This record gives sequence, C-alpha cells and structure tokens, in this order.
Amino acid sequence: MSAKHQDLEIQTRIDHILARLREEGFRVTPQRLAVLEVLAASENHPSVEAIYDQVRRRFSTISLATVYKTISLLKEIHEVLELGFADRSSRYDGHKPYPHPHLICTRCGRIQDPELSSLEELTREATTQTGFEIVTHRLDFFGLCNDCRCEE
Amino acid sequence: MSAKHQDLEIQTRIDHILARLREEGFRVTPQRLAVLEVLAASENHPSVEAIYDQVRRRFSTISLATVYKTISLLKEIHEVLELGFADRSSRYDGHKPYPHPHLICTRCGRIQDPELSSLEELTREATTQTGFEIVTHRLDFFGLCNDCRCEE
DNA sequence: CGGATAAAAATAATCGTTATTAATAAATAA
DNA sequence: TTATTTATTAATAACGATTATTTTTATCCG
Ligand SMILES: [Mn+2]
Ligand SMILES: [Mn+2]
Ligand SMILES: [Zn+2]
Ligand SMILES: [Zn+2]
Repeated sequence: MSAKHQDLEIQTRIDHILARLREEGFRVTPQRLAVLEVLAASENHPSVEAIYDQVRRRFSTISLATVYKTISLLKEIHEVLELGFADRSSRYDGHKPYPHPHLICTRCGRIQDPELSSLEELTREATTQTGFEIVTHRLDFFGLCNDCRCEE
Repeated sequence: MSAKHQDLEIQTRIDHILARLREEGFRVTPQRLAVLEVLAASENHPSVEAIYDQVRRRFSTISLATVYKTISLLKEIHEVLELGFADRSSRYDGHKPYPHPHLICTRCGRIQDPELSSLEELTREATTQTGFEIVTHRLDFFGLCNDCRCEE
C-alpha cells in the first residue's frame, strides 16, 4: 500500500467521523479534530496516554480530561472501539469500531487484528446451546508477537 | 444431578485445593477454608463482595483484605480463574481454573459456561495467520440470558 | 457580529484494589 | 512443654486511572 493511498484512507476516515459528529449535533472543535486525527492515523490501538502524548505535540494546552471526554464521545457515536482491561488500561481502535478479535503481545504491548472466519460459527454454537441472546462479544488472544518470539 | 452427588463434588474440589495449598507450603487457616468453600460451592462466578458477604455469615470478623489476599493466593496456585472487567469488577470461577468462554447476561449479571467445540480451531487459525505464539485467551459473550430474554 | 450554550481546562472526588503495619496464630526448635 | 520464628490476619492508609465538578472559553446559528 502506497503512502499516498494510506493518507487518503486516513483522511476518508477522518471525514466520516466529522460527518458523524455533525450529524449527531456535536460541535467540531480543534481538540476533537486533533484526537480523532491521531486515532485515524494510528495502526497500533493506542492507549489514552499515547493519544494524549501525540495530541500534545501540536496542541500543548489540551487537558487529559478532554482527551477522555472526546474518546467517550466517539464511543457514544460508535466510531471507536474500546478495549478495556482489568488493570484499568484501555486501548482504542479507530478503524474498526465494532467487536472483533485481537492478538495482544504480553511482552511489547502490540495489538493486532487477525481475520478469523470461524468466529460466527462459534457465536451460533453458543446461542443454540444456552438460549442466550448474544448482543456482543470480546475475544482476546494473549501471547508473543512474531518479533518478540524471535528475540526471546 | 442429585443434591448428594453435588455435595460430594464440592467436597472433592475443596479437598483438592486444600491439598494444593499444603503442597505449595501454604497454611490452611479457617479464613482460607471459608473462602474456598464459598468458591467451591458457588455455581455463579461470584464477585469479591459476594464471597465476602457469604463468608461473613459464618466468620463475622474476617477482613475484606483477607478475602482479596486469599483469592490472590488461589490465583497464584492456579486454582481459581479471575474474570476481571474494565469497570474494576471481577468474578471468579473456582471450578474450572483455566481459560474458557463465558456467557454474561448484561441484565442480571449471571455468568454461565458454555461448551464450545470450535474454539481450538479458532486459536489455530489465529496462530497460523499472524505468527503469534498464543499462550492464553479470553472470550466473553454478552447478551441476555434465557430468563431475562423472556421477561423483557 | 452577539448571545445561547456546548465544550475545554483545571482540579477535586471516586472507589475497587493494594500496600503497610501491628497484632495474632501456627509451625518449629529447644 | 515453652521459647522462637515465621506466616497470616485485621485494620487502615495509599494508590491511580477515570469521572465529576466548577469555572472559563469558544463554537455555532441567526
Ligand atoms: Mn482492532
Ligand atoms: Mn467459568
Ligand atoms: Zn511483541
Ligand atoms: Zn439474565
């Protein structure tokens, strides 16, 4: 994928989220734009701190609370997926804002999206077996990424 | 399953954990016994508070910190599975202390263990596709349990 | 442009959990 | 048995990421 094509994709995503914000009657502020630009550009499921650090480079006065509020707003309009963990840390996916599996490296913290075809099958199995009406799900695999596995 | 058979199963599980504690050189105290009895008897993936409340009925002076420490110890010797959530709440499975999928009712809080055969297949798929060395996983389905679905 | 009001910044509060400390109980040695 | 050591408990303080609150600032619409 060329750098230019990549940039276009990012801009398309940004425009879409901006449109969604206006659609829902929310204001587009420079702070919000800065946060969602970071989310749209990042390939790495960034944490709040990572987003905050990035945004501050071009917007030194922004408050951490504003970053939290903006992310919360993007969650509300279903344009970001939050991966909250039990240790209170969270990572965010601004590209695929719907449930999907993740591979999490416990050594370097990298988070990756695999494409798994047999997940739907699994959901069906769970539904028929228990009578649950499944609304959403969360699937995390933990282990060592390719890089960390080789360095061990 | 008869009530008697149920009691026997619970006692077997308690005995196993007690043996594991001694095996690892930890003392068996009345407080620890009380906590693991609740865990072994519970079918419902209890929370810390739920365990604390149960234990206090027969052990009114026990401290909440002791419950936390005991659970932490049982995690350490791999005899309880912790399901930690992003909202800081945790639920515990004292029956199957290894990773397995869960069905979580978002209305009544009930947590249930389904038997899903196609999970291994999914793990293999993730491994081959990404080069990750998968060590463990976590799979939660969220929705409405059979009871709550009918009451809606 | 105003003026209504949403949003930002700064800061305080929250609340499960963890750490700390002193007291107690169990194990071991003498 | 009694003394000594060590693990465990109970009580309570500290923690820290997130959320709530308050005041100030900026956006949006006519
Ligand atoms: Mn993702
Ligand atoms: Mn379970
Ligand atoms: Zn890694
Ligand atoms: Zn239910």
